[in-house]
Amino acid sequence: MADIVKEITKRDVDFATWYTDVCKKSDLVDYSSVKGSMIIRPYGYAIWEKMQSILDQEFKKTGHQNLQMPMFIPESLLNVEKNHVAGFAPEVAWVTHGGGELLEERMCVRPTSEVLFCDHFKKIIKSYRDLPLLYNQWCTIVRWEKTTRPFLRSREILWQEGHTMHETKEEAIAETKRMLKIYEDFQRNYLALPVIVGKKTEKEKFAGAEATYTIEAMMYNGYALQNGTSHYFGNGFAKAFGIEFLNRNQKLEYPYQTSWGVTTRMIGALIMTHSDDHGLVLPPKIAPILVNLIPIGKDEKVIEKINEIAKLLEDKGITTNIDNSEKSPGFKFAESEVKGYPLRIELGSRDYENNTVTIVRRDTLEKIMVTFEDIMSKVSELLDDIQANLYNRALERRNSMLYEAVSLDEFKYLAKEKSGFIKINWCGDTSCEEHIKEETGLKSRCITEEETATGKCPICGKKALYKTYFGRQY
RNA sequence: CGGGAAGUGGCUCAACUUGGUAGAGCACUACAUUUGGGAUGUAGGGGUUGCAGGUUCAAAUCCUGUCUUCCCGACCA
Repeated sequence: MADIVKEITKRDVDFATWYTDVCKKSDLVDYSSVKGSMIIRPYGYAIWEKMQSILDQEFKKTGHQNLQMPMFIPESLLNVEKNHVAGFAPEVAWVTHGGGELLEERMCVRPTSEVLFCDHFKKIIKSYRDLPLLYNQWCTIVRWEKTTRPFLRSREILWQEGHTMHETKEEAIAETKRMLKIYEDFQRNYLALPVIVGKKTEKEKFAGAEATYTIEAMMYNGYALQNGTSHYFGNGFAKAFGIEFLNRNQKLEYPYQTSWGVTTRMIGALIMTHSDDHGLVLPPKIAPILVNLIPIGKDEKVIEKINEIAKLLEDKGITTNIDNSEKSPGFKFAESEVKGYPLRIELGSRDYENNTVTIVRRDTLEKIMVTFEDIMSKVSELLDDIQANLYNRALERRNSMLYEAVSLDEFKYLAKEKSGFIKINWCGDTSCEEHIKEETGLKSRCITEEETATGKCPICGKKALYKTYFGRQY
């Protein structure tokens, strides 16, 4: 007897293999012939499109416009801001030839587009009346990563990058935080991810930024995934690129800049947070298909009823799929679980005679008998319940993996024995942060602004200034 | 980039040690019978073994290089 389910490696046996199994078995992704350059298949892309449409609306509601920038950056342009180039140079891909001829100046494929935007901003910003300038683009970028993994770390990255310019520092900082909040709300409310939000340390911030804010998600195995960032640049790039505007006092001034982005990595976070040994589990608010309808047998009345239910659901905006294949019911049930459809509705002759269907929820695999009249209300109720349950389940697990250390010994013990995040009161010195990295392999995730530090830094004993999370990362 | 493992029809593997030019199960196609947790029968189609080079009368098999995947580490979104 064939048993495809067994082909998914058990999550608790080998988490890494389980993850790639789920990615491939649920038809989200496939490898291409280039390392780290993945094929996002229609089902995976549908999830991205859904993320894209929700976020794009949020960006537009907050006044941002989409545009498209070039994908090549001449070397001289990349070199303009020195902190930025130092951060990115080691991981860019270079184009050296065009049409068989060696190029006068080599060009990199954009690893991020700050310099392209700055080069353009220089031409179009003249006065305070041109500000704020609120742009966003949906595109791919290239970073030559050494280790790659579907969705979590690839060389070609599908993402969104917002770039904005402002009259004042305060306004730019407010923009940085506003966009971070949009990401946070999206990830909590739609992706059901109980994320931790905060500021990156000096050591971990984006190359060229004054401050980097981050959304950190915790995966099932306790690893951290940076799932979105928002940067405040001050006017460092503006100075380097000579972007100036005439302010309200008739004086030339450098504008203040931000950038922010999220990637298809969020799909990886969904999998590593919610999915299980049966396959993918998707929160209803992001699932491309909400209800999978499975007719059992070939009874025409059953088929007709299934079509009728699908129509009613679709009319209410609930997306459906009808599995009309010749497969056996058992196969269809398992397939439905691998694909992570939040609900499936089974209907056979026996149900039909009783005026009932069987609804099975993907998160708990619980089977529920429902009469025809109650289908619509029950489906809405269950979808809401699944959404809430996934968030609560993830939150509970995350909380069970949050630790606090007051001494270095305690930190080392926790780092060795437990998986998850470890919180400390930290003095803020990079040397203490590096000390922890060397001793335990854990890096700082973020400084939380929700709590104030107390006591002393467990490394150097100086007064602690920041509550900071550390963890292992993808 | 360092250490380890692996690449053979779509998938999981066999044949490799002891070179003689590829085989099974699943999947796929057709027909029939089936249908409440991964159906059954019959008949088919599909690979020259990741790629390149070398050794040899002869290479999936031996040698070299390279690419890709996975694991561990370093680096980084």
